[in-house]
Amino acid sequence: MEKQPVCDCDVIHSEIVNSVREQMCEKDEYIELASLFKLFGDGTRVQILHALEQSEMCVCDIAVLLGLTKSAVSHQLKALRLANLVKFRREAQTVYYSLADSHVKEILDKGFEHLRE
Amino acid sequence: MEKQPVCDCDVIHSEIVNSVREQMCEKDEYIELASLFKLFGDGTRVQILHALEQSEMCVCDIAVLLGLTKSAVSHQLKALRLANLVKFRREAQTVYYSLADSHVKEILDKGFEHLRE
DNA sequence: AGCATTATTGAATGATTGCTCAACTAATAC
DNA sequence: GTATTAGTTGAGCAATCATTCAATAATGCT
Repeated sequence: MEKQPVCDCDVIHSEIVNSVREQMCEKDEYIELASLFKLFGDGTRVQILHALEQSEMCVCDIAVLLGLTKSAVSHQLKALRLANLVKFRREAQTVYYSLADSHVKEILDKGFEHLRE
Repeated sequence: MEKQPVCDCDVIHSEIVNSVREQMCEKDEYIELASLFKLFGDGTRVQILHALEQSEMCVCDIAVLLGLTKSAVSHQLKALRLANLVKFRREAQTVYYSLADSHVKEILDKGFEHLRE
């Protein structure tokens, strides 16, 4: 997991490297950011997110819509929940999921935009 | 890779499922979208992209900045190149990389936004 | 030509990940 | 209580992926 810097070459433009280095965030921030985008990096999960953009849905409905098992869907929803991308409410035995906030749609839209250029 | 629909439950709200299904894109589009976001889903690659947001850089400089081998950086740049997220120009032996367009920064920014809420 | 420097590539490997399966919890109905 | 339905969870496995290593291009210099 933790890997120490191993570089096999010398710097060529040290002024540029130094000035860029000043603008960079902490490494942990990039890892967090990557963890967020990783959730958008799976076909099943983006389908779930795009579906929830249309309407709140329960686990069974999502499973039927995507042709997956409840288990598979639930596993993915848990990951999305832990990253605050979706929220849920329980009604009797049924758990309804929906998007947590507008960022999800905005990120998906930016992605679609890039594909359609 | 290709998996056929296997669902272990019945639909609960068929009207919702049907209306959402109409709004959904082709499955391949979601896989493409996921492939795009997958590239943002690695700490090293988001560091590279954020660095290139500050300045055009050559492979060696990126390697020094991030403490990686040229090879590791080059492999990641290739992936980013294939997805049109970065472009490059050659000058003598040196290859300079830069962001392909503004979408990259916009997507990164949306991600940062979500983390800081 | 030969050599140095910058970068790319392919194979191999260890780590991560998505799904399945089985067991389990939560809520309702009888 | 038992049964049923909806959902969650953990282990296990196959597939994917990021890095390393070694070999190879590509350019410039003498």
